[in-house]
Amino acid sequence: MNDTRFSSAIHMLVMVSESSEPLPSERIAQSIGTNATYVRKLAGSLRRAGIVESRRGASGFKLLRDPSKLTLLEIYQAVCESDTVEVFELHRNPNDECIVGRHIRPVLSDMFAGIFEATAQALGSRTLADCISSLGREIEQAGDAAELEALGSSLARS
Amino acid sequence: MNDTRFSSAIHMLVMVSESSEPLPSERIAQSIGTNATYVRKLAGSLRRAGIVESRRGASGFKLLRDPSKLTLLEIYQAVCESDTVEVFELHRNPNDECIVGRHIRPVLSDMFAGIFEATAQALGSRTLADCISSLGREIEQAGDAAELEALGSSLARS
DNA sequence: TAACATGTATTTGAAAAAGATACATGTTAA
DNA sequence: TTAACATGTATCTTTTTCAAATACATGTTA
Repeated sequence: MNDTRFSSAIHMLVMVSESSEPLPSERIAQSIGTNATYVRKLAGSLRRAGIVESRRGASGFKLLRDPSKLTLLEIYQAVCESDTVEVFELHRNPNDECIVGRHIRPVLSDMFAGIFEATAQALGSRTLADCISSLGREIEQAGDAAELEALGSSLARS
Repeated sequence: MNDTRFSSAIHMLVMVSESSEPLPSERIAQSIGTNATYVRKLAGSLRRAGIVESRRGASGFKLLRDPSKLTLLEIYQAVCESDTVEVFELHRNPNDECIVGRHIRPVLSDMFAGIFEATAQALGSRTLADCISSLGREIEQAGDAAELEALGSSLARS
């Protein structure tokens, strides 16, 4: 995977976590800068991973996890629908007729796995709560804190 | 970037490093499973980074660096033509009219930078020589060592 | 000087990501 | 009860990215 679903998912979860009222997918989509279907598909991945709850007909998404215990690794794995972190890919058709081509796959695969592990650890050591508090600092610094009330955000009270 | 150029570049550099004779781009392309133009473009990135040398008309590519001192980070940066490591992307159009959309960018950007730093360190702690020796073990284990002579490889002598 | 190799621009094709549309299913509130 | 609204999901289209293919200028080598 290399798209912006991970980034969008964090954005979505920050909103869902901080809003006191249920946010419809259309509202979330506007903030992310995409369409509601995209958000609902993203929500589907997060729901299957047990991160959010939602139901047909009922508006909004509910965060099922404590933001301070929800790591970016879990969010990443959820949107990738995969337990592994793969941040770059092997080339597809190494040629078996060449001795290098025939044996390079496991070499790169192992090498990359070690690198991905480092990335995964970094993802695992950061939480949604970290993003939320960082956002709070950004907002405060910009002098936009007053506007938070409109979102009904707990950020405004911290 | 999220393509297979990095993976292909390592494959290419292993071949260039281990062959005793100059390998034309066509030969390298066959092993990687791609076309010669792709290899020459890759070579262009590596040349601009000072990793390989090549000249119009003259066949083959010369490795300018000691494989044991050439890190995967340098190779990665060379093929990306960038000094930074960016393994996932920010979504493009967060909406400034929403307070979250307006301030999420630096939040994610900083958060991701920290994660990329971990990836970069992992890349920096591995070298082309590591790939070569790992390949040697793979080949030995498969009982293909005899075939190495055909490549004129120093692997056969280690 | 013929054969061959790289450097590079440009075009074409294929695959992946995102956007758009449609609608079934379900909730909520008047 | 029912109209308005929301999500879940399938499908189609558009856009973007990556790779393949083509073409040819530049240069080497035998």
